[in-house]
Amino acid sequence: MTYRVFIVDDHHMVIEGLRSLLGDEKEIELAGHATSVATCRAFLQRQLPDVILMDISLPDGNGMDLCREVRALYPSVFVIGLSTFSQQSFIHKMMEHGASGYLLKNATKEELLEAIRDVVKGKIYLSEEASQIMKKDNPPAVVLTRREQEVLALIAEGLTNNEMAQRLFVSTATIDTHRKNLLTKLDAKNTATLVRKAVQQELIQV
Amino acid sequence: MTYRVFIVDDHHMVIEGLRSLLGDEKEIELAGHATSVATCRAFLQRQLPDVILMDISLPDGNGMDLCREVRALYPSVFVIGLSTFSQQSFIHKMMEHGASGYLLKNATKEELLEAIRDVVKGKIYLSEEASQIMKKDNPPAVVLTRREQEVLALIAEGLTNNEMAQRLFVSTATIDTHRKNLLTKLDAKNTATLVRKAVQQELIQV
DNA sequence: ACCGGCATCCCCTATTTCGGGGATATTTTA
DNA sequence: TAAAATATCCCCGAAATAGGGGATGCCGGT
Repeated sequence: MTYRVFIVDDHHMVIEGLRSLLGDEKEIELAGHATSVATCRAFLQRQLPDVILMDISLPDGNGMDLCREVRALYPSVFVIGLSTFSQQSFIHKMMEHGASGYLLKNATKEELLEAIRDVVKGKIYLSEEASQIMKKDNPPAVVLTRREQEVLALIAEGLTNNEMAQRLFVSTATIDTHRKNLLTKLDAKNTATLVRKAVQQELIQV
Repeated sequence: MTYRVFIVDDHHMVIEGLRSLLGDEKEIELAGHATSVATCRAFLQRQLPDVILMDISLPDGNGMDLCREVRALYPSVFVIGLSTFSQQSFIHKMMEHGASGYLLKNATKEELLEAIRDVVKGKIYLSEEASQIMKKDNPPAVVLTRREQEVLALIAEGLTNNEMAQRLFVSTATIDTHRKNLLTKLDAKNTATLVRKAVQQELIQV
């Protein structure tokens, strides 16, 4: 049984590295590679690999969304996330979007092979770092409502309650309530802490 | 003339990729690789390559500092920074610390070879993205005084002027002045903007 | 010896945020 | 369909920040 593996990554060095690592494995057949979401889509319309090794950052999109798309359209294709970062948000999103595994780019050949073997069997493979991150009941992900997200973003942009109220066509009292709820949810006691924690938890992009 | 190239990167895939890309170039001789600052140091004590391809993030340190160290100890060795990120701070610091070039990991084989050829001649090689970042007279780096940095950090931690005054054994009026100066320097009109901009400009680490 | 930058302190007032409440209507969801 | 979540609005008062202004001493470098 040989597994057909497709690579999606915009770093030539990584593609070359993977080809070199996997190239002479009998059980692996390299189906090719793509350096963007678009070319990956194009490829999949013509043929399906067993496994896709997918970087999370692509020039024309991101691996998280692409992963969900692939899983929805081609349920037989397993996806392994690949990235330099061990940021929880990436790993979480990738897994939530149907990935079967996650590897950091410092993975060894053995880890790679093990991951591929595992996922084609329907198992989940997480690298050491990734599984640690998934395990640690990481900061019970704050859940913000749509409105709260909006207000949070505007706060970070420097708007006052008054300005936000005008912008969103509501009373300042409403904004004030949202603001208080944000402070509570993020366990912040003032705006400074609120913004810092929001950045930390990737609720706003800096 | 063949150039001896040494690789410092903690990502096996990247190392493999580089070996694969450069391995069969006649003008390149791969001197070896290291996956940490420590092993790099050890290697250099025994032999010197012409060029080091150096990742900016290493498990036991970072490429920026290592770069400076290498240039100080072995001026004949040229360093090319290597990373996934095109963050200005990295590129800047790398170049300030004596690097001769900077490549992103999506560089092609041609770029790699060109970079190596250039730097051994004493020239500077920057990838397209890197040079753009160096060029754009990037946000005229805000310069904060020692005290301002302290206060900024404490603001981001959520301390009020009063609390900071106590912590630093000065009057709240003093803190207030620093705070105003921070707002002016960072062109922020309130705390929220101040914190966000401070994070953006890496004046505080999140 | 002088100048500039820095840190320190003070005054004033207006605006904004924080910390408690409580209330009601509309969605969502279980 | 009933319960929960969300979004909306309001009150109060205390605390903190913002925006002006000005002033003094210290230290390092030319």
